[in-house]
Amino acid sequence: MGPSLERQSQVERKSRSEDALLDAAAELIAERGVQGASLASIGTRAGVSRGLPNHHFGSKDALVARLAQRAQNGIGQRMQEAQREQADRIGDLSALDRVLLAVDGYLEMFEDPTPDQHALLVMWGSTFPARASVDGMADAERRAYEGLSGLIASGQTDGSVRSGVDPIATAVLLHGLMRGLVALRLSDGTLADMSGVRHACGEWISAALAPS
Amino acid sequence: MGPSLERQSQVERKSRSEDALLDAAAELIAERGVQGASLASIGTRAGVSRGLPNHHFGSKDALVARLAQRAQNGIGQRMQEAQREQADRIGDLSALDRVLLAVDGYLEMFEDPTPDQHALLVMWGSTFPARASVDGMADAERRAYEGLSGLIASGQTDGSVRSGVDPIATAVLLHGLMRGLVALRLSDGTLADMSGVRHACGEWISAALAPS
Amino acid sequence: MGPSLERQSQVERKSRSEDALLDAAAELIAERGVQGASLASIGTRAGVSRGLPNHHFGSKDALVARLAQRAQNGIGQRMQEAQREQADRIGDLSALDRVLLAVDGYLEMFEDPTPDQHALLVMWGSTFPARASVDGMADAERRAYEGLSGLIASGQTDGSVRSGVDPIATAVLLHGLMRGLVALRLSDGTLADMSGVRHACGEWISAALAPS
Amino acid sequence: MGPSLERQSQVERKSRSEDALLDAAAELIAERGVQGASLASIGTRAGVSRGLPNHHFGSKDALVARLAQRAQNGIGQRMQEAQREQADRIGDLSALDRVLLAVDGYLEMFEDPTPDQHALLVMWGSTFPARASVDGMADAERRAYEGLSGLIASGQTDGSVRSGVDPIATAVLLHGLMRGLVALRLSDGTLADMSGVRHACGEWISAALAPS
DNA sequence: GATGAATGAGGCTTCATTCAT
DNA sequence: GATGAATGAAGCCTCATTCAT
Repeated sequence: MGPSLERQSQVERKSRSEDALLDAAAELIAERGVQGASLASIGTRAGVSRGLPNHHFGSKDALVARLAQRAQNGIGQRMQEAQREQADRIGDLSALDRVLLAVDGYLEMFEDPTPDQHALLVMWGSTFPARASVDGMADAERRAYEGLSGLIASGQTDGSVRSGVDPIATAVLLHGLMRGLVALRLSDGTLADMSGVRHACGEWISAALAPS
Repeated sequence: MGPSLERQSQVERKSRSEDALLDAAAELIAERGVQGASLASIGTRAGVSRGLPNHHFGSKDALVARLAQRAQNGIGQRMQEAQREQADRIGDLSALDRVLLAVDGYLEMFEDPTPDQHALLVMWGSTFPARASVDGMADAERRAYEGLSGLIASGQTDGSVRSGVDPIATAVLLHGLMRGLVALRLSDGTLADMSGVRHACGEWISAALAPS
Repeated sequence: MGPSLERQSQVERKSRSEDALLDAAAELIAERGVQGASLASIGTRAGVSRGLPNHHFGSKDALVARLAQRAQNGIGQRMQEAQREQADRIGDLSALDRVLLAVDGYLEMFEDPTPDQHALLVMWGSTFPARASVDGMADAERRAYEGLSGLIASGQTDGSVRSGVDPIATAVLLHGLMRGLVALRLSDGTLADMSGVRHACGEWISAALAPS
Repeated sequence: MGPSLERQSQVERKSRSEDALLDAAAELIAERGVQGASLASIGTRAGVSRGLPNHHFGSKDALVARLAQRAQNGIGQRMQEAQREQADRIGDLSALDRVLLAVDGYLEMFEDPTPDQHALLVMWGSTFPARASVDGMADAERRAYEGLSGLIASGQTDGSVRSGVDPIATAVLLHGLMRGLVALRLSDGTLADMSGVRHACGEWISAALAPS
């Protein structure tokens, strides 16, 4: 009853607002793009006042950066869970298996992306202009293919990946492939069936990386 | 002779204006994105009045669509020339060689893209939101991987491509790979050296498509 | 009558707009202060759109600076005319006479100030905070008491001003006196009758500056 | 003793809060002007919550009025002390001496004004617009030059001031002179040296008021 | 055909104030 | 008494578009 509960309640209220605002922002950015999603529309869709988004995050850039962070964490967690799950089912996974799983999991995830996931891709697309950037995006990109390159290097240790390949170049290639495919899927509504593409992806990666 | 010459001159003048406007638009879209490039700034950079872009194209959307068309035609022509050039030097090219050449040429082109090429990628990025589109973009996308899938199918006829692969899925995969890699390069300034990646690309494609 | 007339007319139209906007700005700044006069209210009072003030001047600061310049020029011209007029009536004026005339003319002007004059004083008041400034104001201030100090120095040459006084300190003192009195008059509506004060001013200046 | 002490402590705490808030307000108003000093910034600089300024004073206007009152009281007290001090050192002061002391003391005070003093001048500047006012400001102004005019009248009784001068007009003139000079000093950073001006002030006043 | 003045909607942000805790 | 989350009005500015020249 004293300050502790009050504080608790205030914090909870703030946190609930924040989540609602980020949910609304993700939806609107996925629908209309970063610039098309106005702070006012975000507030309205979140069911709060039009001034709250700015009051809460201080600026639109900060809100977008915060959403990017949340979406990236979400994807990271989901992919780690997938790895754990698969490991539980099949036992130990080779590094190559984990690469295959990561790529296929990523492609599957974007068959029917959550607003956060879709919004993250939209944010990526908005960084193509030379002077544009979304705070925290570049770091996350780098972390992503550093993870991949580490996986490939460890595959060369455990013998599941051919020793001749360059881990960094391969990681960039894989990252570009994943990003390009999901973006293509989103930008072209006629690409309904991606299962054949996902299958081909697996074969390509195996052919390129598995020891001959 | 008067009217005809005048007419001629008018048409030429109009065309020169149009090119200057599209050049300016390409630069500004490459720098600041589609929304960030205002019609007034395009007119100013083209060295004409602020009102001319709208007057000439009727609307911003029309200008952007016209630029997308020009940029795509430019890329198409450049890649056909590259194919002809290579054919002149080496003699007949197998279909697989032409696929390899197309992919590598595309990646090389974006090592130092012209404003048109950069702008085209920026426009592609702006189509990721669900409700967004750039007129004429979707068609061009489809044409691009229909070309690739035709090439692959003909490779299966001439024997340079393994018969088991699915031409369409493969074309989508290649298209996504190309787009993803060049976009990654533009959105991440730290990816300075792509030559290793281009090399790896060639190897992957050969490994995946060449008859075993 | 082709381009020349058109251009003429455009220029005239622009100039009329500009005058109307500055008139409205002067009224509103005199009424509500620099911050209280919004660009929208200025547009509305000028009988044009709410967006025109910004479109025309580029920013509020630029509009305010432009008004300050116009108001200062206006006061300068009016005081020069007064000097000429008096010279025509009375013949040659000594430098001391011209100082007396300048001070009394300034005080009289603010008995019933035009919007420009009132607005200029309001702008001066808004420069009292440490970090505030109105573009072009500081320069004009300096010119004002440089003019006074030159007048005093020339009075020491023609013998109408005692040789012992410091021209610069005296100019600052006079400038402060003028500004302070008119500001006091505007900030305190109960100071209805300033004629006694103006009379006293003349006596003070004579007593302080005339040769004993 | 419990309740009394608690009450005492509450009152003291409240008073300390109030002083801290007014200190912060004075600083911020001196820096940024009345409108530029937001309630939130005042709370933050005072080291309390952003909501306290409004909670404590009820409104921004009330806070500003309270600060104006405190600053004026402070100046009044300081000048009375100066008068007492001087009287102790020199013995009896003539009324003219006290006028001279008041003016010079005021000018000296603003050579390096405290936040309260600077803020008070800023508030005065914000009353120049026709519809603007700071509560309590006009009254204090009047008290100030009523004090001066009383002093001058008593100088006419004790013989230190010439009998021909109009006490009220003279008080207004002196008040305008003081205000104008210190405002000029604050609004123009280049007026570094005011000692010559202060000296000239003394001479002017003596020349104008002392019996011939 | 071309110019650029004018419009007005809409965006981001700031801020005094209200209110639940 | 004190906190700070939330509101909503208002400000400045940008910009596609319209229109008179």
